[in-house]
Amino acid sequence: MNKNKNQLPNNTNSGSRNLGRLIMQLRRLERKPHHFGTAGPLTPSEIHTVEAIGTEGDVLMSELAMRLGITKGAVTQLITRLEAKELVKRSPHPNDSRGILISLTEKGKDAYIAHEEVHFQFYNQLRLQLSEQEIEVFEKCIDKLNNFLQK
Amino acid sequence: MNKNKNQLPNNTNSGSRNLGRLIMQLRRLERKPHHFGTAGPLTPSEIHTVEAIGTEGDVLMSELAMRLGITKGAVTQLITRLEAKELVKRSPHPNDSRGILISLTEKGKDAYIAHEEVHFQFYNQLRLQLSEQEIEVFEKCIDKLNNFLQK
DNA sequence: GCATTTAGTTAAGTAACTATACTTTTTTTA
DNA sequence: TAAAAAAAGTATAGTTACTTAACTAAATGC
Repeated sequence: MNKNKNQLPNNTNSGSRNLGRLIMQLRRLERKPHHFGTAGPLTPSEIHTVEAIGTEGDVLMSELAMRLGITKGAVTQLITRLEAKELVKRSPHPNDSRGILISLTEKGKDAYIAHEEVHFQFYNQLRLQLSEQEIEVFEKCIDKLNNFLQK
Repeated sequence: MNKNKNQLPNNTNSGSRNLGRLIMQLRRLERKPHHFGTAGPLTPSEIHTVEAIGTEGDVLMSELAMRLGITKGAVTQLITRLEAKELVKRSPHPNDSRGILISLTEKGKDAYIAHEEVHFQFYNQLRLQLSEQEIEVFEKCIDKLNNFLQK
């Protein structure tokens, strides 16, 4: 009845299982702090926040909350921590005195670039083991996956 | 100098960026509890633990810690919680009285199967949007990715 | 037969949140 | 235009999911 997976070849579910394994690996990685550039060790949340601000900067707290998919309260805590580490700075919004604009300091930009570099190197290593067409297909799949998870 | 990414075509880094987006989506998903089968709401850690035990069961606590990539202490806490929810049960190891074997109860197996079904349905939806060759390439990529992250 | 290793537990501490209540502005609307 | 509603950010207490370190008890290794 609801065991329709048994009507398909045996290996059909192995992809699903590997995807599960990937999720577990990411869970593990997303737990320990790492060094990026001249900044000390940054927790995953911290570096993701730096990434979400970006080198162009001037992002509202609420915009940041939306980008990171967390509450405003969580963003306040993160930014306070990152400000203490001198990776970001708060500045008043010129037109709306409720708003606060966040941007990266030089040290923050340095961490941002170092993090981008890690991503880039990682992806390059993957690229070495795959053909150009395969990479293309992979990126298409990642994109589809992203659209799915949007919901 | 270290901005070698600029020597490559513009879209070279978009894959890396999409992979980053995927990680953010997973972070978000891996935070809120969901229902699986007849069990009440289960946190991501809880259902991952159920998954790691599997329907065959009789897994040592330490083996579980290794599978989940967490410490023994964390496993003790998880299993205590899952035992209270009646999804797993502890039994003494027949030969080694230090060891404790964990297995799923009927309710636990039910949650396991419901979770597998979610994975399966999800993967099937992805399959609908891709050709068979594309799926094959995708799985190969996921596998490479897994091997990378192993370190 | 004692030292070491291995299995598991306990307790305290941390990171990363959420929920809720609050203040201060801005916007809406009646 | 005054009052109500909405929006931006903060503060605080609580939760989840861990880790670390110290512990007990049983097994293994000379």
